[in-house]
Amino acid sequence: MTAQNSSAEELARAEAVCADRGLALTPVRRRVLELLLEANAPVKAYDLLAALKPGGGAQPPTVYRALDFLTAAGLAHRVEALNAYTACVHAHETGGAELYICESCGGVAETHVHGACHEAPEGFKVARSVIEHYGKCGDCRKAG
Amino acid sequence: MTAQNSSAEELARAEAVCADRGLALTPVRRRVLELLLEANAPVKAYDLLAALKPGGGAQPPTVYRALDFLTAAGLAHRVEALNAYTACVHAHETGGAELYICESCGGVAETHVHGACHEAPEGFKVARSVIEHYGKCGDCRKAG
DNA sequence: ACCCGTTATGTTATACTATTGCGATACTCT
DNA sequence: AGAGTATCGCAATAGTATAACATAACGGGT
Repeated sequence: MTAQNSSAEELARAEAVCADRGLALTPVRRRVLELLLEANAPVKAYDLLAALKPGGGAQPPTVYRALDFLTAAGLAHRVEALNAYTACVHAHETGGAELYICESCGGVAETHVHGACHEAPEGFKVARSVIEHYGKCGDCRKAG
Repeated sequence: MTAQNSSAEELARAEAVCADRGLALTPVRRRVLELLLEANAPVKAYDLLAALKPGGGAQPPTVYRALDFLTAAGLAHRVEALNAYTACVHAHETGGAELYICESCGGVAETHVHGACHEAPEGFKVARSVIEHYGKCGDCRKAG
């Protein structure tokens, strides 16, 4: 689904974004983001943990803290219905992503929310939205 | 937020819906639905479990199976971002709900998805959507 | 150089959420 | 009655996430 667009390039962009905003993209955080970028599907926290192990025994809090940082920085999203995480290629401010997740190949496409179309109940003020669509992407539908 | 609209009435409606469709609303399932209806906020599986205990020691699978049944029947929804469950007052077919969850009082309002406004990527066929909005409801905003 | 506040990490243990697998029971259909 | 299906009870375990506390690393003020 996604064309594995150069994760090195994305990583550099993330670095720049963090520098701009005075955020510290430390080695652990950077490594986690790298893993997310290399994957072409959402990754589970414990899979990240396992991938981190080889160079020093990481514990769960390590990876969850890195994920908290990345999601807060808008560099990653949590996929709520999968308990998984995916890199965000738009580096937008947190909150506005809408995800299309292919259940065949696992690929994720991201668009931005056009809030206009959601009719909130009278007086309700939306702070944050979780929008995830599950289905089958074009490629997988062609492939059968 | 929600006016605790007679859960007994809703329960009766659920019974009718199940009868119509040849689904068995067994005692366990009925009791779980009742608990969901009585709550005015999403309920966690283990809280349901605890509430079920008094009349016979229920185990996790019991409650998860009941929840699976109810969600499949469209009588309840899973709130993905909270790992919690809420009764569905519309008894519509599964899949089309859009939730507004107040982070102050926990209340949930439900609307239906107007699919038209979601711009899927080229060729992507959406099978199921998770749409949850978090914020503050009108009542809580007034109350401070 | 020293102290101190802040931020990030390491470490251990534990809490919370969910599923698997198997056996017992009950109901329906023939 | 016997076969088949659906539900439930039960025990064990898998998977996800956080709490709580200790340590390290950096930067600024004195």
